[in-house]
Amino acid sequence: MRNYDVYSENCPTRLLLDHIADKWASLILWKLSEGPIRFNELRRKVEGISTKVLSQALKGLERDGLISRAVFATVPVTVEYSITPLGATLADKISTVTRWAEQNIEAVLTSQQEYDARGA
Amino acid sequence: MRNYDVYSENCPTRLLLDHIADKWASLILWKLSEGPIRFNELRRKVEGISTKVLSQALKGLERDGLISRAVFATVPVTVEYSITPLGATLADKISTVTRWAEQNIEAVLTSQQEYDARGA
DNA sequence: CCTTACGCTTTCTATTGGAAAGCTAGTTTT
DNA sequence: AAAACTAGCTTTCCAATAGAAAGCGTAAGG
Repeated sequence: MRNYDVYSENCPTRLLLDHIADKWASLILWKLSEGPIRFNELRRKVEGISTKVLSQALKGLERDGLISRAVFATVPVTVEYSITPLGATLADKISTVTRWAEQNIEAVLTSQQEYDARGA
Repeated sequence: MRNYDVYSENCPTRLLLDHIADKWASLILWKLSEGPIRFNELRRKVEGISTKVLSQALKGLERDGLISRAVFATVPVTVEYSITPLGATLADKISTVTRWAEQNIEAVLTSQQEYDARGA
């Protein structure tokens, strides 16, 4: 392993960070770490995501080897997304960030109010 | 603390996640966790960031109470950014994600090559 | 004087994000 | 038997954003 550095502009880790340090990717990976899930099921759980964005995000995560896609010839067709072992190790780290958001939102909201009051 | 949930479209945690699950925010917070740093110094360390984007990102992080800004009346003026105690707790979680990227980039690159080969 | 430095802001354009509609195919509702 | 709904997307379109580039004000250094 050579000296990869996310602070270097042309390091491949920078592109990877751009994929994973992302709101939708975080939500998708965390949800998939609970178990396999179908496209529209996932779409309903991740409120507010459009089909286009979900589709693109899933493709990207699959390309990075973080999730896998399985097609079942049912009627209508069933497509199931699962997390890979590699993806699971990342979901673990990412979940601490999303949980941090839920745990510290009130402190952040207070800070925002103070900031806005100062600037007004 | 009420039931905050990042998967709910209108939950404030969703907006917060949008701020912190971000490439630039991650890099800035992690760098600031090493100690206070000036604007242009930070700009040089975080390769590839433009002044506009850096400026916007710093404002957002300050508003969220994750970093603080100190102005010194030198000539030319010195502006120093530091991480807050709240921000430090987040930087800790985020750093595990960026380090994950550096540690697993090779597995990801391999996966990408395989994916592209299958699709070609 | 012309360049450099600091810490931005402003302007501009190319890319992207997301809403909405379309699509194929089958199954339930009215 | 026609309408509407299901699944899993893709395509189209417009608005918002990302980022490159230039500007700005002040002052020190060559």
